[in-house]
This record gives sequence, C-alpha cells and structure tokens, in this order.
Amino acid sequence: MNKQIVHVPEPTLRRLPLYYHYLKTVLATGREAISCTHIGNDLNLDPPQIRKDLAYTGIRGMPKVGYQIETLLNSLEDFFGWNRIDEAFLVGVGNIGKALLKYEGFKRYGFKIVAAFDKDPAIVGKSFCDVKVLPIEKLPNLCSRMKIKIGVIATSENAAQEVADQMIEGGIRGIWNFAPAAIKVPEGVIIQNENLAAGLAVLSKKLQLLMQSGKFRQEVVK
Amino acid sequence: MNKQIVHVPEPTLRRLPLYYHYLKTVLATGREAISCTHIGNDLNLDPPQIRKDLAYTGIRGMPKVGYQIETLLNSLEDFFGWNRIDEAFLVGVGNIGKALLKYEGFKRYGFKIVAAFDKDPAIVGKSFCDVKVLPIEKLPNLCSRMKIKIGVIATSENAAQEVADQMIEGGIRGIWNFAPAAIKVPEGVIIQNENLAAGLAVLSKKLQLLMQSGKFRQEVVK
DNA sequence: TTTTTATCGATAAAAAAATATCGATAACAA
DNA sequence: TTGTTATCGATATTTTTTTATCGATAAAAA
Repeated sequence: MNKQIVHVPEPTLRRLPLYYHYLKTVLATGREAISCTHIGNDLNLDPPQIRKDLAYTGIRGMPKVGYQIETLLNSLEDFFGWNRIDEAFLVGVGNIGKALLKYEGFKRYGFKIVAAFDKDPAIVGKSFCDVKVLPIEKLPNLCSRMKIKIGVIATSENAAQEVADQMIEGGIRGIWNFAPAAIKVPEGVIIQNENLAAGLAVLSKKLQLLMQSGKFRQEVVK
Repeated sequence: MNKQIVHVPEPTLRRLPLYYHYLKTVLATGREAISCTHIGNDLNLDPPQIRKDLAYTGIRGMPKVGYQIETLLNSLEDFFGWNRIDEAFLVGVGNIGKALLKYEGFKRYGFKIVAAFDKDPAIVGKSFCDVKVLPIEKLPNLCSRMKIKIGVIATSENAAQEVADQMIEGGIRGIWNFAPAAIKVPEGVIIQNENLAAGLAVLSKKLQLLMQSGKFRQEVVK
C-alpha cells in the first residue's frame, strides 16, 4: 500500500521475468524453496546479483533455506502487476505482427492484444487467434472508448511515427515499437524499442572476435 | 589489417545498427555529410555518445562538417562484416520461426537463414521464402558439411537445450536463442538470448510508475 | 585576411551496474 | 546443547557506461 517508489535498474527489470519463468518450471517439479546459489547455477548468473534483483520485489529469504518459490512468484506478479490484464492494440499485421498475435506466452505477463489494425484492405476483416483486424482509421476513437493504454507498432519504418501519433491522440501511454524507426513521443509517453538488429550485431561481433582470437580451435575445458 | 582488437561496449554494439539504418535513409535523401548533433536530434541521443560510438568503427569526422555518410556506412559494414554473408540454420518453425524466415531485413546485416529444421512431420518438407524445412535429425551432419557457424533457436523451452547441443556438435559457434530457456554452452560458444518478456516488463513497469506518479494527467510541456 | 561558429576528439567527472566481502542467522549434525 | 555450514542482507569496491568539459580545427562570414 504505502510502498515507496524506488528506482529499479533496467537490467534488473529485464532479468526478473527470467527468474519468474524459471521459478515456474522449478515449482512444477514439486520443489518448495530455492537458494540464489541454485538459481545462479541454472541460469548462469551470480548469486549476489540475483539476491539484489529479487530484493527489489520486496521479498525476504531465509539463511540456509533460500526463498519460498511460491511467495517469490507472487511477489513478482505483484511487482509487475501481472495478475491484472493489460489490454493492448496492435498496428501492422505483417510477419512480426502476426507472430505477436499468435503468441500464447503473453497472457502469463498480464498482456493481451485485444484488437489489431492495418491499412491494407486485403487483410482488414480477417482474424488471428480471435483478434479481428480493423481499418487503421478506427484506432484513435476505439483507443479512447476502450481506455487502452498500451500500443504495439509492427508496421514498416515510414508508417511508424504517424501510427504512434494516432495512438497517443487516442490516449495510449506506452508504445512497444518493433519498427526500425526512431519514434518521437512527448513527455509522459513511454516508448520501448525492440530491435532485432541489435541482438544480431552483438552476436556476430562476438563471434567475429572469437574466430579472430583462434580460440575456436581449442578443446573445451571447464 | 593490423587493427588492434579492442573491447567494444555492448550498449555501443546495440546502438551502431541503429545509426546504420538511420544513415541509410539519410543518404537516400541526397545528403552527403552529417554531424553528431544532427543524428542525435533525430535519434534522441546525446551527440558525445554518438561520437564515441562511431569512433569505435575507426572513422574520423571533420569539424564544422561532420562525417561523410557514405564512408560512415562503409566503416560500419566493415566493422560488423556485413559485406560478407553469414549463413545460418534455424530450428523450430513455429510462429517466431516463420516470422524470422520471412523477414527480409536480415540480408542488410549480412545474415541469411539457409535451412530450417523442425521435428514436426506436418511441417517438414514445406518451404518458406525458398527455405525448405528439413527433419531435425539432419542438422548436425549438414552443419559440418556446410560449415555453418550460426544457429537460431526458435523452439519451445524444453527442446532448446537439446537443439543447442546438436548445433554445437555440428560446429555451430554462435547461437541466437529465442526460446525462453537458459541454455548452457561450453566455452568458445557465444549465446545471444532474445527475450520478449524483458522488453514488455520494462515497458509495463515504466508505465506503472508513470500512472502512479500522476504525471499522465498533465499537459505535455516541452 | 581575420573573426566567428560548428563540430570534432580527447579527457575528465559522474552515474549506474556488477561484483566482492563479511557479519548474522537458521537449519542440521554431532 | 553446541558447533558447523549454507545462505541471507547490507555494505563496500570495482568496473562499466554515460555525461560533461574543453581545446583544436575546418569552413564560412566579415
């Protein structure tokens, strides 16, 4: 209730869902408690870091035992608000858009796409996983009427800014952007960019360095 | 040739493709040179940071003018090796797998999926964008024969580790993992995890804080 | 030519994040 | 009981990353 609003580091926020997912599978094995040492071993992370991350959710562990998995899962659900459903709109029903629509895993994180929009008349009217594709013109109006706060952009680069503007006009406050575009938003609107090229670049650069260093010929020693 | 291997910060690696994509579009407008101030303005980043990032690719700018866009693009291509094609295998032709297969943007980054694998007989034999889906059993052998170094995992969580092991057995050195699993790899193998839940968690937490702070009711002031 | 201005490159300072240390405590075994 | 051990929580240190500062330089203007 009177929880103080503390700043949580972004790297921590990104790791927490990882723990959550992992803990779900551990709980399914019948285990009741788990230590950071154990988690760290399975997830290839340092125990002190895990402890620090988990502390942000407000949970306490016990020496010699660790954390109650069920309590921990509840803390994480509370922390992120995953027990309440966030309804979202998706714009752009191309390859990525379709994959997002079909992805089942989101409901675990309290996230649900309730309508999709596209400007292509060929796709408007179709349905994917019970979500109907509507013409883009209907977006702003429906946003405000349904009080939607999250929008997903999966359009081409050049349509992205315009779509974002329409979303904001309709009252959307958080934009999850999959288009390779730098979208400008006013203060008070959150933008989260997903960028496949970034991950690919990191991977290929590391691989390049590995190949150059010649280590790739060595036997694996642990 | 005798370039020294310097460590490049990961955040820099993740930003560089962003600049690249942006510079491509700027070049298309006919412009020849550009300053960090200008880039920063369009991409919402601080000029000194952009300058530092670009410096890692070994390029030099000119006071009062900025950087030659074409030279800059070439530097980036050289830096990442995007002018050589990296061939990759994909395992798991579900929603995400299909989206990755159909995605056109990868070739810009010297990345190409040349074969796909799945264990489901219903999908084996089908083709997506000229890439044929083969039975998973053929993976290790084909890997070594084609000297494939990059593998993409888009399977379910429980299949991920086994697939990774097979990839490594076949000689794959870099794994781009889209499954929500913590894959263990021996030294000398790079693993790059993509995790949609992470981005979603960051977005929803920021949004939550925004709503709590009450700022969302304020008018936008710049 | 000389002055002004925009921008770079290098360095320094600050902030953020990861990692290490260490005393305290709860469970277990002797 | 009492000692031992695993693990926590808090704090301190180190590393990494971001942000700021400032002199130097090239182009444009006076």
